[in-house]
Amino acid sequence: MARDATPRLPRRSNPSSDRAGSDGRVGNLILRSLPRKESSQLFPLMEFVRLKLHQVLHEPGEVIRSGYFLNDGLGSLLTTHPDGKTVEVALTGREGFIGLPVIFGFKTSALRVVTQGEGTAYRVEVDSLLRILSQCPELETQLQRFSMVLGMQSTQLAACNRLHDVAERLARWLLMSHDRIGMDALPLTQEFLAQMLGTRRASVTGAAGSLQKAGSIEYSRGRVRIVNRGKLEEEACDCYAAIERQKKRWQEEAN
Amino acid sequence: MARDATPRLPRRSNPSSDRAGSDGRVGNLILRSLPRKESSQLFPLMEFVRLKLHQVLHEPGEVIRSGYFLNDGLGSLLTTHPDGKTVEVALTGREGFIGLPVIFGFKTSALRVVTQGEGTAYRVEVDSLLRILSQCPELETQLQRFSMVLGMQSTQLAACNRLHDVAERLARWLLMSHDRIGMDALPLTQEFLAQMLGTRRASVTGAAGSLQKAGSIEYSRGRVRIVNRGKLEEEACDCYAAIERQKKRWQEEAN
DNA sequence: ATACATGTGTGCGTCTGAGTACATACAAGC
DNA sequence: GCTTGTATGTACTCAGACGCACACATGTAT
Repeated sequence: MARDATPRLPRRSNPSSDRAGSDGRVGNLILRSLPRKESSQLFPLMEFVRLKLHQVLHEPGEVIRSGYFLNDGLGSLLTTHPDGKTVEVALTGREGFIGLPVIFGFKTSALRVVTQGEGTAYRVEVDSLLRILSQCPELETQLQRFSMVLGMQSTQLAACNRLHDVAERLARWLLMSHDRIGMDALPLTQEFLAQMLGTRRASVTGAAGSLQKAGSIEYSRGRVRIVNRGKLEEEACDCYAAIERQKKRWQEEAN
Repeated sequence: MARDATPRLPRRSNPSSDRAGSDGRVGNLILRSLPRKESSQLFPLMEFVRLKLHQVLHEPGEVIRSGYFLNDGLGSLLTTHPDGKTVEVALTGREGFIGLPVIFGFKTSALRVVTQGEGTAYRVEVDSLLRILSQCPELETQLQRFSMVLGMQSTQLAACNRLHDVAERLARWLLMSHDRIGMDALPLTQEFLAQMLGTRRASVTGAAGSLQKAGSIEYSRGRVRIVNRGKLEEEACDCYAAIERQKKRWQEEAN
């Protein structure tokens, strides 16, 4: 299969992208939508950070110290269980914010949040954010709406987990990731996917194998490459489309 | 088994409870928590309504015209699928509000909402609610926090649907209902439970049978009676406890 | 009393996926 | 080169649940 030559941490050598704080390069859609009046209050409080692969941002039951506006890369929200099992219940990229409970006055996270792929984010201390939030109505609105969208996503996934088999869910998951990560090659091991889908690694082998046989994806040793997105959409359950449909509808409805 | 004599719509003959708008009898916890300044604005806009069994309050994709503050009874939020399958993704009673998307500026519902058991609610037209919402900060806060709590619930159910078997989920569901409906006898058919749990009716027969054999419940022809709640808690998966735990924690954290 | 609708018990055959285990393939370091 | 750790392929048994179908029970209506 075609291998892409992306090394582990290649962009360390490109310092220019480290200084994205000066606006033009902001990837996060919430930040980009803010009026100058609000972003000029918010940006001085934030720090541009680089996120590593599988970095844990929040842990269930622990106090949330920082929120994150992702610019690129991807955050998975997982439930954790005593026996070590995990299930992904929501997924967000640059369209969202990580740390929603604090917006509503709660201090702890109910979920584990881990990054997938490398990425960058603007990190903000919760105290700082809350201090300016009441003076930033547009930011507040955006965050609240995003929380509703994310909630809708998780309800759809709740149903998906009940009704659909591993291959459908895997295809659905790849599509959701693909949308957010913006590249065809994703750094994914079967073990990681098993944790996302709440299933066995061996089941992922089977599902990924059949997707590859169908020509939707190619993969090898921790790299998945999407080669035929259209086909992948056919193989995914309708949950992917349902989420996108509702998101779009709400976007249009919100004045 | 012991039958309770509750007829279908018995309380029609008790007009006094129809006029619960004058405060003392308000069951909804959000309404009860409001300062007089806000409730005096809100109550004139609302209508006390009686909800029938399995009444559909919202339908996915349709515009939400009214919101509901339940006083008693129970609302199930379901995803619907083209083939008629449904899965419950969240459950609320008098602690909440039905119609959350409108709070965030969205107009349509993503989910079907159906009542379970009979109940009463304060119904409010969306337009009216939105008109006063900005002048009712406490109401706004309560609604937003509730939306977060409900979202957390649905994430836990997403995992539950993936990891736990029918009997555990049934026990969990009965506990959640029991908490909210406040009676030991619930009007539930196996067919209805199957739709809530997203499974076959026959699977419910099996699960309910084993719960009855264990002495946790008794049931017959559309009536389930919880006879040993402690035992039921043992048989449920940890998801029930996890939801309650997090809810309580957040309640304490919110100043 | 009879007929009917509704609710429940049960019995197939089939299949997905869980749990587990082990073998192979590849990559990086010595 | 060789070793080691990680990633993947595969095989096996078993339990749970699926789809389907039908019989029986119970309460209501005529």
